[in-house]
Amino acid sequence: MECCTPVFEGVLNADEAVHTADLLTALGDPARLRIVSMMAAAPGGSVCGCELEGPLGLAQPTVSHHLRILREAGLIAGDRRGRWVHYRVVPERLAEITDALRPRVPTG
Amino acid sequence: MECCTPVFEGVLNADEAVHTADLLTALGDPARLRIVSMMAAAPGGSVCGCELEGPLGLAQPTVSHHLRILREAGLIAGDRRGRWVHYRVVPERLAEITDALRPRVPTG
DNA sequence: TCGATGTATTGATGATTGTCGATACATCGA
DNA sequence: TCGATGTATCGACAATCATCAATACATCGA
Repeated sequence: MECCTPVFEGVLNADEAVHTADLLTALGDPARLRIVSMMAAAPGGSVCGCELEGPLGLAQPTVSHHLRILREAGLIAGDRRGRWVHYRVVPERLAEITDALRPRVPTG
Repeated sequence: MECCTPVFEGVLNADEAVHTADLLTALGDPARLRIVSMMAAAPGGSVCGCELEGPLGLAQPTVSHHLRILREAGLIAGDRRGRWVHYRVVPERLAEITDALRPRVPTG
């Protein structure tokens, strides 16, 4: 006995799914969301790594770990200014997430 | 020696961050992304659970596991039609993610 | 009532993750 | 050159996760 509509392939193939899932996973952590939020809200759009440890309440290696994940996902970029590294959001990369989600929302 | 701008609190507090991270984590898996994609692309906007096992290449308990996570996150909803359960995307919940991300993107 | 079929749960397992202490690397001021 | 300070990496550990076989639950047709 058949159920309903015939089997179909999803519009999102396996590779696309892995790519988008990587971005979502990189951002899917409270600490990393707050980091990105801080950067977006910072005057000039960038924040010194040394400012994150305190507000987040995390140890320095942990912050560095999260920054690395965000950096490797391309969601943030950092440039060294002497002793410090200033990080900023990469808007195009963030938009990639919303772009991947928007078409999936049926307006109705 | 001071670094740069004074320490500031991120615009995203801990609770908000956890909430948004939960949504991103629920969606941050290739299988779950494809499931949502299939529902959004399905005629009528809903898909029978029995159709997912094949295209995804996953065992039935695994599919059920992913459906549960998406359901508990409020991203999908399912109603039983006799022997089968039809699932559909909850657009408002998906929009919650894009809404949480959009304001963080500085346009410039 | 009973077998068939779709769905959910349980239990187990290997892999991944978030966290931090210890430590190494990088850069500055003296 | 040397100590101080910001950053990155290493190693370890507990927690979580994705996966599936086995099994239980739910519903239909006969």
